[in-house]
Formats: sequence, C-alpha cells, structure tokens
Amino acid sequence: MTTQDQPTASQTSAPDEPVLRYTPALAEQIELKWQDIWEERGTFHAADPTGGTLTDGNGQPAGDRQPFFVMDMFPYPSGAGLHVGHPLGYIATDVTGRFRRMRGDNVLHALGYDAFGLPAEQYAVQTGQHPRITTEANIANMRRQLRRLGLAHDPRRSFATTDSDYVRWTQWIFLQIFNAWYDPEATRPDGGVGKARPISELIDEFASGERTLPQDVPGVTAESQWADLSPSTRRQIIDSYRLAYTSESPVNWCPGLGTVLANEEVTADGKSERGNFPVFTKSLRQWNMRITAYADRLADDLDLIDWPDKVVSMQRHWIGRSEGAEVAFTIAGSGDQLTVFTTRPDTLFGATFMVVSPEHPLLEQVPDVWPDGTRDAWTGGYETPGEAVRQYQRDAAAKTSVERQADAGKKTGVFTGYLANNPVDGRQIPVFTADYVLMGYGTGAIMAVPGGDTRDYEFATQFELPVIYTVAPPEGFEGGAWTGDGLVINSASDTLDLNGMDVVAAKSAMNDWLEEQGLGTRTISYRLRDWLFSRQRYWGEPFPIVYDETDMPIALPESALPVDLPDVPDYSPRTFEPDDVDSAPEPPLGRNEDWVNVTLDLGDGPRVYRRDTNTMPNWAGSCWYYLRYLDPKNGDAAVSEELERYWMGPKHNDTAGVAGGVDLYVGGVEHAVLHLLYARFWHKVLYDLGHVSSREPFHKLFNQGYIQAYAYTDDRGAYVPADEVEEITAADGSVTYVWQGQEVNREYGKMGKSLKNVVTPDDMYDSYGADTFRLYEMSMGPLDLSRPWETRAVVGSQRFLQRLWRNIVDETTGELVITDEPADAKTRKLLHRTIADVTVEMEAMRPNTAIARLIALNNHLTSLDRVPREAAEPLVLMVSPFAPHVAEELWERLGHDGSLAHEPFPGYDEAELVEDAVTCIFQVQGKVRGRAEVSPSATDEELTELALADPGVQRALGDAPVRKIIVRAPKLVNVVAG
RNA sequence: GCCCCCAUAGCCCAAUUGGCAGAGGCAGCCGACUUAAAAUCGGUCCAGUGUGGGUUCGAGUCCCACUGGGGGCACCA
Repeated sequence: MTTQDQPTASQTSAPDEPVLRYTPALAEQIELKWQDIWEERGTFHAADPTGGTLTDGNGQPAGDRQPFFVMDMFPYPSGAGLHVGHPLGYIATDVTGRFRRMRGDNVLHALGYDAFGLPAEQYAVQTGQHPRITTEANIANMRRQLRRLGLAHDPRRSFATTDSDYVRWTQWIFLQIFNAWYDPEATRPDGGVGKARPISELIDEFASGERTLPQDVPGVTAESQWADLSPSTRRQIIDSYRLAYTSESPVNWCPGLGTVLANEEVTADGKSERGNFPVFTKSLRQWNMRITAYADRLADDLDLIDWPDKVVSMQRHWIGRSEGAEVAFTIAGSGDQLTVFTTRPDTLFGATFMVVSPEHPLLEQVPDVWPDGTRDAWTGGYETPGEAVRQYQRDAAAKTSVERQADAGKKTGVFTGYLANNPVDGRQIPVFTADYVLMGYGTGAIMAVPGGDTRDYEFATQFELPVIYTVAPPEGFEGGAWTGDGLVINSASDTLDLNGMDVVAAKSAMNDWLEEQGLGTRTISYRLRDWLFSRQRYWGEPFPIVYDETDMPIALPESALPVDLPDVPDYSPRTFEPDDVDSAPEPPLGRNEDWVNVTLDLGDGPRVYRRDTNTMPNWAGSCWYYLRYLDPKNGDAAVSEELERYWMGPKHNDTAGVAGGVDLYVGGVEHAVLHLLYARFWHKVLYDLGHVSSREPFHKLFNQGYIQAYAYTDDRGAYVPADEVEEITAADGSVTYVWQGQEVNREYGKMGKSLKNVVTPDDMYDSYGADTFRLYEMSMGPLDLSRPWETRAVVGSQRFLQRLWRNIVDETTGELVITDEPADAKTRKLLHRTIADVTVEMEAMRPNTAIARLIALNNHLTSLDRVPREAAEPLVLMVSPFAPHVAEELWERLGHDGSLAHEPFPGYDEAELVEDAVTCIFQVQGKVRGRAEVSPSATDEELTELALADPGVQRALGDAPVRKIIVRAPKLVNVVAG
C-alpha cells in the first residue's frame, strides 16, 4: 500500500521533473485527497424527499429535483479480486450519475454485495474458512479497490445480502409469497386481470362457499363443505394454491454440486451452468415458486420497459408463449379421452398417429395384446404392448440429460397398443410413446402430422407410418414435411371443409369448429416452468418455515425473523461423484440437530417443530436489493411505500413511464433470463400485494460489453505472461509475438489468472491513476461492445489529462496560466459546438464520442498562447464525470469553493453554433467534382448557379445535357446528366 | 438445424441515419527540445468500408445472397 506522504516513486517520474507535473504520483495525491473530501462532506449522499430520514451532504432533503436512480448489477465479492474488466459498468454508471447530478437530478447511486451463493461458498471451502469470514474479507478488499476508483456512491446505502438485517427482509418477502395465491380473475390497479392475493382471502372464499373446493385433493368430494374438512385436508388444499409451494416432482439434481438447480441454471447440453457438472432428473420434494402464473404478464410487460432487444427476445423465448388449441381424441374401445396440445389445429386432417410422452398417465395401463394391423416395426420386438411400453419407459427414465442431448434428433419409440379416433373424420390412428414428446410441455401428448412437422415426419419414416399433406407444398418441393405457408388441401369432411384456405384462416375455422363440437378449445401453452427454489447448500438464506408431524409447511411469524444460519460442524455441501445418479441431496443445515428441532409456540402452546434445512438460491437476495438501496435502515418494512413511489413509482420522472422502475440498470447480458426474470416476478408479486407502486423493477436496462484480453501460448501450449510479450512488426507488415526470444501464439478471450493476462485496477492506479484509468475505459469504444484491453494505449488518456492540466496550471509554480480575457471567436465557436455535441453524446450514453470531442477542444486550447477562463471552466466541468478528481482539483485551483459535483453542466448558445460559411460540394452523377465556400443561408438557385459554373463540374459534364439537379442546401448540389 | 447481432486505416473506434469515408486514441514515420534517452511538443503516413448482386441522382448507411466472427435457443408440438 502507498500513502499520501510517500507517493509511488513511479517509473515515469524523474528527479528533476517539475513538482506539479500531472504524473501518476501527483494524480494519486489528488485522487486520495478528493476521495477523503467527498466522504467527509457526504458529497454523494442522495437525499430522500421531504419527510425522509436521509439527507444530502448539507443536511437537506431533495427539494424539487427530479429523482434519478442508477444502478449496477450486484457484484459477487469474489476472492480473486477485480481485474480491469470488472469496473467498466461501474464507471459507466458513475459517469452517467455524475452527469445527471450536474443536470440537476437527485441521483441515487449505491453498491451492495451479493454475498450468498455457490462462488462465495466454494471459495470458503477451498480456503478452509467459514464463508462469513472469507465473504467479509472479500467485500472489504473490493470496497477498497472500488473506493480508489472514485465512484460517486452513497456509502450509507450499501449492504450485503448476508447481513442479518437484510436476510430478515428476504425471508419476509418469501413469507409474502408463501402466504399468497394467484387469482386469475382478480382485477389489478393497473386494469389488468389476474393478481396475487393474500391466502387469507382464499380461505375466506372457501369458508363462505363463494369459491368451490378443488376436487383433486383426497378427501374432497363435490358435496364437501369447508367447515367439514379436517384441518390437514384444508392445509393441503391451501398449500396447493400458494405461490411458494413444495412438491414432489422431477427436478434437476446435480451430484457434483450436491444440490438441485433451477431450469435456468442448467445449460442446453444438460450441465450445470456453474461448474459444468452433469445434471440428472430425479423426483424430489422441493420448494417451487409459481412463476408460471405470471407468464403472460412477464411477457406482455416487456413492452413497457426500455431493454435491449436481445434481452427482450431472450425473455420472450424463455417464457415461450405459444397459442394453439387443445383437442380431445377418443381412445378406441375404452372411450377415454386423450387430449393433445397443438399450434396447428389446421393440420388435424393430416394427423396419422399420436405420441404420448413416456411419463404420460395413459400408460399406467395399456392393452394386453397388439391390435390387428400392428406392424412389426412398431412393437420393438416385444410380445405385448405392456412389455414394450415398460421397457421403453425404463430406457427413457435412465437417460441422463446429457444422453438425451446427444440423442436429440434420433427418433425412438414404441406402439402402445392403443388406437384413437381422429375427431375430424373418425379415422383410427395408432398411439405411440416416444421421448421426443415431453411431459412438461402442453399436455404431454401430441397429434402427429408428418406432412407438416419435421419431427413427426422423421418418426413416420422410421415407423412406416402414412403421410398426408394438408398444406400444398410449392413447386419443386423435394419431400419431407412442408412447414411453410400455402393453400390447405386434403382437409374436408361432411361438416367441415378447409380446402383452399390459407393457414391462418384454416386455423381459425378449425378452432371455431372444434369449439362448436365441444372437441377442443383455444389454449395458450408456455415453455416457462415453475422456479425451483431450494438448494442443499449452507451459504444461503434459511427458509422461515417449520414442519409439524403432518410434514406440511408452516410459516414462521414475522416476529421470528430473521432466521439466521446456524453454526454447523461442517458447512461444505455433501457433493458426490459428478455422475453418481443414485446419490441424493443432504443439506448441511441438517447437521445441527439443536437448530433443526425447535420448540415454538405458534398459537397452540409450545410444541417441537422441525425446521426446513434447505436454503434459498442466491437469486433470492438479488431479487429485491434495489428496493433496499432506497431505504437501507428501515426496521419496519423492506422499503417504505413513500420512498419506493418517490424513486421508482410510475412517472417519477420524465422517462420513467407507466411501469416505473430503476432509471438505469447496467450489467452483463449473462443474467438475461435468470436474475432479470426472477426479480421481475418478485416485483410483480410485491406489486399485487400492494407493497410497491411500480410494475417493473428496471425501466432501462443496458448491457455493457466485456473487456477481454489477449493471451499467449508457447509451442507446448503453456501460457506465458502476457505483459512480457513483445509485438514485432516485420518489414512486410506481418506481425509476430515474441516472449523471451521465442515466438508465441496469440489467443483472444477472457482475462484470467490461468491465462496469465490479468491486469488489475490496482496496476492502473499505480501506473496512471484512477482518472486516467476511468477515462481510458470510457474512451475505448461504445459501452455495449466487447473489446480487447491494451495497456500500452492507456497513455493516450494520460496525455489528454496532462495537456488539460498544463493548459490551466504551471507545472513548476502551480500558478494558473489561464487568461480572463474573452475567448477569440474561433475558440468560442468550438467551445459551444463541443458543449452541444458532448451533451448529446452524454445523454445517449456514448462516452467514447463525448471524450473525443473534449480531446479535440483541449487540443485546440493547447495551440493558444493562453487559455481563456471562458473555455477552461466549461471544459473542466465537462471532463469531471470522467476524471472527477483532477477536475475537482482544477476547479479548486480556478478559484472555486466546494465540489463541482453539483455545478450545472455547461450550457451553450445556439447563436454560436451557426457557422459563418459551409463547404458546398458539387457532384456530377454522384461523384464529387468541385466545391465552394458558401453562406449557410444560400438558396437552391444560387447554389445551382455556382455548381453549373464550376470548372470541375463543367469538365465532368462535357457536352451531356443536364437532366436533373438535386440540391440539398447548403451542403450539396448533384448534377445529373441525361 | 432455427433465430439475433457484428464486419470501416496495422490496432481500438467515428461518420448529423441516404449526401465530401475520419472526430478521437494507440502504433509507425519525420522534426523540435536534450550530451543522450525518456517524457513532452509539432508535423506526417495509412483504408474506399468482408464478398457478390440490387434499389437510388447518390449506398459504410436500405434490400437480397454469401463468407467470417460473436451470441441465444435447440425434439417446446
């Protein structure tokens, strides 16, 4: 560590250097000085509106300034520390926040820590320390690294998800969700239909008879009255409605991590997103969140927010809403119904067989013998349908996700022995079971139309099943399934004729017919599944839930919160061989019997209960942390309703819109369907229950790109230190990379210890200072683009700040070298032009182009004998969001008291933007042939005359007649020859 | 396999949305300062926009096809 008294003897400072040259050592002095001042003065304290408890640095409430809430995605306090890529987003939000503050907004910017979860726990396990100790040490280190960056955060609003006081409210929100149900008919304040309601209202409705009891719970009949039901049957009914519920169902079990995972945490190839371990399907009793109840709103409300198209489309895709119909087929013989979901009811006449998933309830019983007409290919070589189906079910169940992935596309299956009647024409068709049909989607059963669906076509080919086309393929069609548009064919019966219609019309006509006949209904299906919410790990929030002898969950009262993590003999998860299918989860919290068994008085006297030993996934803490920034110390509520409305409510400022939410949320795209979907879901539950006024948590989302880096390998493939590699340009322009005399290969990718290419913010502070580092990151390119880090290019940003410094301060004496004389006309015009351009670029979050303008202005000022104050002061103010420390220092030296953080951003005079003369270009056939300086107000006629008289134009025109003249005054005239 | 994004100078990137391809930075080269070097300052070189078509008076910008790179989804009926 360096201190202010002993500035880093930097490699660039020489003994005879002027004392006040803007060197890394001076930069560090300035930076540490202003960081202390900001902290002492509370410069970035965000004020509550009048009536709140938090004031600004002067002890004042917000007044009539517009609230602006800017936020970064919650960081994990990683044990590895930061590299230069991590702060990119933090600098971007800081720049935006500082800019908005200068534009007069009441800016709230804070940073907390997402400290629960697998990474923190794994780091603790590796180092053999309790996760709380390592987590707190990591947070302290990260705070230090970030403080040195000079971020304008309100430190009073920082916290970690692991703080007991925060855990308490995470658990409180869980209880809100647990104690709520989704009423699809209720009207919301925003006018929409469907909302979460307190579970007590459901009980009231059952008790009063207003709502009929569900019949699918054992012990409940059509005649049952609520009052007559046993307490445990009532609880069973109620529990089946809760938004947080336990269920025994197939889940993603990851032995390598020792925990179950949500669908969103499993990659397409059946591995855990974290750790890349195999994931198996296993039926276990687990907590779920009924996010599917919100599928429509999560999809629809994407229209209300300002997010990158990419993320919107990823969320839409993940929710996977598809409109279609459920159609009932009749099983021949028994007369039972087999309902399928289809998005193409128009192709019903082309259904030549059906497929049910191997887990489908229809298969609990199958016919004893193969029916007449059974082909050999269908039976799998078995004597009876029963044998064939059982064996197929066993094979399918034994498949891991990885194997399923590897087999995707291959069609396997077997005939079930059932025949069904196609409802449109009564034709008998065979029912197969095959694992390409998934139990979890639609009804777990499909009608197969090989003429119109590629998967069905493949299956039909393999099992010798007939193909009927119901949409006329185009000419030159080469066989297979035709999935495109066209006119309907082969689709008529006595009561229905779709022939000749297009697909859209046929769908609609078929749906109408099905509904008239009572054979089907229009339906919407979703890809989204409920959110698996429990983890068998130590480092997470315990569930505020206990169990009695019925094994049904009981919510702890709010007064029992927080439920803190107990000490356990060993907090490492019980993990297994990654491919150990037969293993089962073993939560570490179960290792503390004294904690698990607890005596409580929950209303009927002290009794012994068992605590839930699962913990919440780390997404829980990040689902609502933005709310806590608004009201970090509130002991009575997660967030006060007034503060939420002030900072996040609908139309809380000019850009908030009807949905409200955080004004700017910056983070990586990797959370597109995890954190961002879960947080939206929780927020909507809180909205329904009246705790928040905004419909969406994040109004504007911005995904910053990644800073990547080159890495170098020698001929054995081993990585060599990237900072020791030299780039050699040969005479022919070819480039080679050399390390210790040997040629090495260059790769491009992440920054990481194992790649030996890490550059840290600390390195940058030492060699250049925080301001230069910030400026460089912001000038590298557009914020949303990934790009390579290049340490040797950082010097460009340093030169800019040095020139700026020298334009204002004498390096030797420290005296001001500016003049109070007015600026010359050219300088003034450039200044106003720069202010205008920078304002536009800043508003559009294009720091790279804003900085380019600032450099251009500064370069111009460098060419003057003395820089006029008139230009120096606005320049310093404009630079301040990027390089706040040196800007503050210059501002002070320019004679101002106090921080420039709250100074108004410079304004410009429209009159100064008008140019005296512009260059008009003269084209012939679109090619430039001449030009002239003209007045900006020149008329079309004047310009035409000038153009036609131009020698270049005349030469290009030759003898050709002029057909047409296009004038875009005052910049362009294009003469078109005939 | 399907969908989305990107491609401009040796490198990172601009280009008022269809109107002179260059704002800024890095690197290179030349010069000034210096005993010398670094730093600094001044100057300068560098592409016709991945490829092929099309629309237009005019295309980096719009349309089509392709190539390369990045990302998402992947038996979702």
